[in-house]
Amino acid sequence: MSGRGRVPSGQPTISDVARHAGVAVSTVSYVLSGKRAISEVTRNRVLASVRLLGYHPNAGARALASRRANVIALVLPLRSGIQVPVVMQFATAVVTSARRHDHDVLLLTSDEGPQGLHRIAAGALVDGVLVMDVELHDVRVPLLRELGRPSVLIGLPADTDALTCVDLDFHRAGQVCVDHLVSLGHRRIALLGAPSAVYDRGTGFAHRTRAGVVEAAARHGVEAVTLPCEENAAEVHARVVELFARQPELSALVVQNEAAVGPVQAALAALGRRVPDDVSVVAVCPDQFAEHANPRLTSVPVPAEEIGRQAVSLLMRKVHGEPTPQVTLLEPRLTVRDSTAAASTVPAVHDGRAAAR
Amino acid sequence: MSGRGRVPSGQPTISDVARHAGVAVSTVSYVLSGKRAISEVTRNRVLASVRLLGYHPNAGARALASRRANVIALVLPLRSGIQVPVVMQFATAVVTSARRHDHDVLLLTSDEGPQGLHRIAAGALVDGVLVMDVELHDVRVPLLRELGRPSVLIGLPADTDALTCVDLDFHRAGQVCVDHLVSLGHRRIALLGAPSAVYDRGTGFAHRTRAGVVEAAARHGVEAVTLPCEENAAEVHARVVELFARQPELSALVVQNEAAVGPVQAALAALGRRVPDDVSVVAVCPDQFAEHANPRLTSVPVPAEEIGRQAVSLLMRKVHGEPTPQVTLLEPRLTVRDSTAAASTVPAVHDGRAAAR
DNA sequence: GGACGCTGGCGAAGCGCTTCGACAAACCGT
DNA sequence: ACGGTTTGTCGAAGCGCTTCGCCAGCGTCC
Repeated sequence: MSGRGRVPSGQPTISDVARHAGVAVSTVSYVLSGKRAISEVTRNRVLASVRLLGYHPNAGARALASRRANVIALVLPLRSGIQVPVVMQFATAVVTSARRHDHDVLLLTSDEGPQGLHRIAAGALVDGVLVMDVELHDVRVPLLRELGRPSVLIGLPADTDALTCVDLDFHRAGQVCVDHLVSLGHRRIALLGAPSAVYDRGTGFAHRTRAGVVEAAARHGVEAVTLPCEENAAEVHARVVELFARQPELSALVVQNEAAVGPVQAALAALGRRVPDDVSVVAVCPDQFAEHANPRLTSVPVPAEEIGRQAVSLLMRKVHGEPTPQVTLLEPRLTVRDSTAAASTVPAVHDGRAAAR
Repeated sequence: MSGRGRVPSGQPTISDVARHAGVAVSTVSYVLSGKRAISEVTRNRVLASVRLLGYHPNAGARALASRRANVIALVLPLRSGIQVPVVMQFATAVVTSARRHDHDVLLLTSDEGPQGLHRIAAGALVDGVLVMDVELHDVRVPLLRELGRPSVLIGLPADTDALTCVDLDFHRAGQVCVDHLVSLGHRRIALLGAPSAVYDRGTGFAHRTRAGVVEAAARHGVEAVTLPCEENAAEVHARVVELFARQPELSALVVQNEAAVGPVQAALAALGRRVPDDVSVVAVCPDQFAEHANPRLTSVPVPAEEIGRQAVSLLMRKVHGEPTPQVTLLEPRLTVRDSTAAASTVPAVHDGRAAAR
């Protein structure tokens, strides 16, 4: 009898390679993993067979035997108020970096919730987990602590104990914006923030930016009002009007809502306020947005690329059992473009024409 | 001697469950998979043990034994000119649908290129592949044909032979836009299209929309000019100016570049053309954009959700060896909002004030 | 020249699961 | 009462890989 006759998969296996190269299976494995010394001549023979047969190790078998899936999970937010392009930048940076560490990326959406995380981790489908858009009091944080798998958070929860977190230092970012505006002579500043839903659910970056703005303003002794802001044009317009109603002598705006930058400019134009002549604008947004706006925006970019890279590299370190810092904050850098200028000594009037200066 | 003493993984295995429930390993497997009849009483005993121990099957072992990874790959585009929010919508729809079929999603970026696909498929990391943003003459198409794994394309290549493709019927979408405008009495229509890079690399949807617009215009005997359009405000402005220069009596615009809709409205406002009084605008863009614009835009939405669902369900069918149609085109539907109105009998003048009507 | 350490390679034991064939026990019709 | 089905369960053989322990051969060093 010819055994039980399951059909062979078609793909060559490691023993095909071993047979073809005239060596033991284990030798092939060691050639491929480099975990033991193999003589030059044998190595080359094996590698030649590998190429000739078009051999690719079976991921399942490898994962089973080595207890390593070589896959990491990326949990992306999918809810309202997220900044889609930034999220995409993160995602691509993560995928690219992961590949550089010979890992693939499994995509999870946060609406699968904690049990999604649990399923993935318990099933050993992934070696580690990267979580984006962490809230200050995120339900997933305790789960991550006891998950038994390495994890890295992008964003800061309130309690970072026993975690590994990476993020832009949004607190500093808020400060940097204000510092820049104050150095240009602005004394009445407003922050047009994230949608209020984002504040409400306690998303760290929004709160931290606001705190940075407020603190820097206080330090400089200038006035700062902050307002959440939804993402549609009408709402933005209303908010801008509201700001000027509250503070007629407003001469500078910090905008941290990338979807709002276009509408903000439109609203200012509609109100007859010129940028930067009458109002200076600093945005916290991807460089691409800032570059394409008109005028080009002075901005503090969110270095999604860099954060993604760091996050992956920290996760890899944890996967390999190395220690990692609890919190890694990236220093913000402000790029001056065309939307900020020295404050005029005489405030603009309201009819849409700048005052004489 | 106590064997070779590899450390146990910590997670309970199927044999822990079997022991706890007092049955054979295979019985547990059959309870979990439902592939053989198991008596009510045994099933319940096993399920109780599963819950009690917190058992989750090991993904690698399962994949190895069953030759099924229960994972599909999603290849996302990451290059210029892609419509980020639409892509995200696809991605989330795909993840959600895949979970409904008990599959997870592995994220690949198209810049890993063909060899990325090959690696994934040959290593049996995934059971099938979903490819987005397919070009008319995509290098990956021949590869997909000979990959030996099921695949579904989102978008149409020139030759769909031996493939499975899903997309919105962009040709019809172009027609529908024109039909709507013509029915409102517009006789001078323009299409503001995708960035020229998108046309250049032969992305199907851009060409198909343009063809639909041109064809419908010809059918109605109305004039239609089409222009590619980059995504930044200045460029959009220039294009809009160019359109009116070419065709001063232009009264309707079809915009199929979601990133351009905001700037288009701004440009029209700057030129003193009111929407919809002087110019009607139809957009091909996600509903969300159309809703949030001011005025709200009449649009043909790209049903990313629906396409993603269809794509996954087709892929699942292929994974299970069932036949699938070569091409699935979704019917576009036009939602009338506030940006289209009957053409005025007297064309608008150029100084920004509408002519008497 | 024998004890010693290296190097390079081999064989075999799993990793945790699925699935096939076997087989008691219960049920059927006659 | 007896062959013939079902029905429910078990045991064992892999799936393709990693890794541990072992050993043959060879140069080294007193």
